[in-house]
Amino acid sequence: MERVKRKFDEVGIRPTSERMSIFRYLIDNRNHPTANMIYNSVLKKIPTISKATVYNSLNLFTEKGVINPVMITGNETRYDSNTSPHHHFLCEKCGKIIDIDIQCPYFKKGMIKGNKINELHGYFIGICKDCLEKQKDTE
Amino acid sequence: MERVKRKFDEVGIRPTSERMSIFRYLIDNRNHPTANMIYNSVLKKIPTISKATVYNSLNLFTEKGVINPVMITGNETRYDSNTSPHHHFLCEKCGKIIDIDIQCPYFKKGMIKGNKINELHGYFIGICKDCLEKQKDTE
DNA sequence: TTTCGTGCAAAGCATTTGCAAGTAG
DNA sequence: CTACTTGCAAATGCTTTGCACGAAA
Repeated sequence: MERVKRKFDEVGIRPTSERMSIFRYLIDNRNHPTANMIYNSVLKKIPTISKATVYNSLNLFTEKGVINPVMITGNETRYDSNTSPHHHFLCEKCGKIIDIDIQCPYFKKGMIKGNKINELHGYFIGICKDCLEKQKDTE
Repeated sequence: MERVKRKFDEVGIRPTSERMSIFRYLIDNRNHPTANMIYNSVLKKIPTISKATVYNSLNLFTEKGVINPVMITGNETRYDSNTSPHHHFLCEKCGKIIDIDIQCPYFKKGMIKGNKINELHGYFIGICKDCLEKQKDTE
């Protein structure tokens, strides 16, 4: 918690209990949760919290750069407290999103074909290790 | 138009005038239009067309693999009639999406860390060539 | 005749916003 | 006292769905 407070201080986020709980959840659950998943979990600790606050906080965290939104599935935004550059793998069977810590040499910050690159995103879609195992078992 | 009909035949899409117009627009406008942009344009040729039909058609085209949805901006889905593997560049100034025809060596179909890859997506966000030029002019 | 495609309006769903009340500095 | 934060409900905006009618096989 102290670490969270210090991080909030660094970037200028006032540490309310709602924001602390939301951020804690993001740190403890690195499975790229949705706003709704976060809401449902924090609700257990703060029964009065509203969805608006969850969204406000997530947007604030994103602006301040302490989390990153991940938009892969198309309908729901997922949130990632891992801010170091990495890619993602979405399992089309179980919906899980896995961090892929490779750095593609083409994906370097800089220029590409005359365009200035500020961000780079990469993700794979397929079947994850676990689902492949299960599939193998039933064969 | 014959080419469109033939493509529709190949994959089993019944060539209604609505579908033909929508698909034509996608072929002629390779700037990754939104459903709304397509709707507004086709409306000029077919004043009775409804948005539902546009969405139905786009979903059908996607299922049949003749177009690809592009979800980068987060709010609106954009559609791409270029089905060959490529990446995208989103200009955060003008909102334009540009095709980037590079092939990242890591992004090969196959396996990654035990996970089976079916699809790969990569995109850059930054400032496009044109906006950089304009910026330079005003300096 | 049976299936498919369309248009319309309504519904759905994730997210944002306006507002009033409460809280922190 | 002033600015920020919250919760609630309503609004927004994209997309989907239900339904009835018409067209195609």
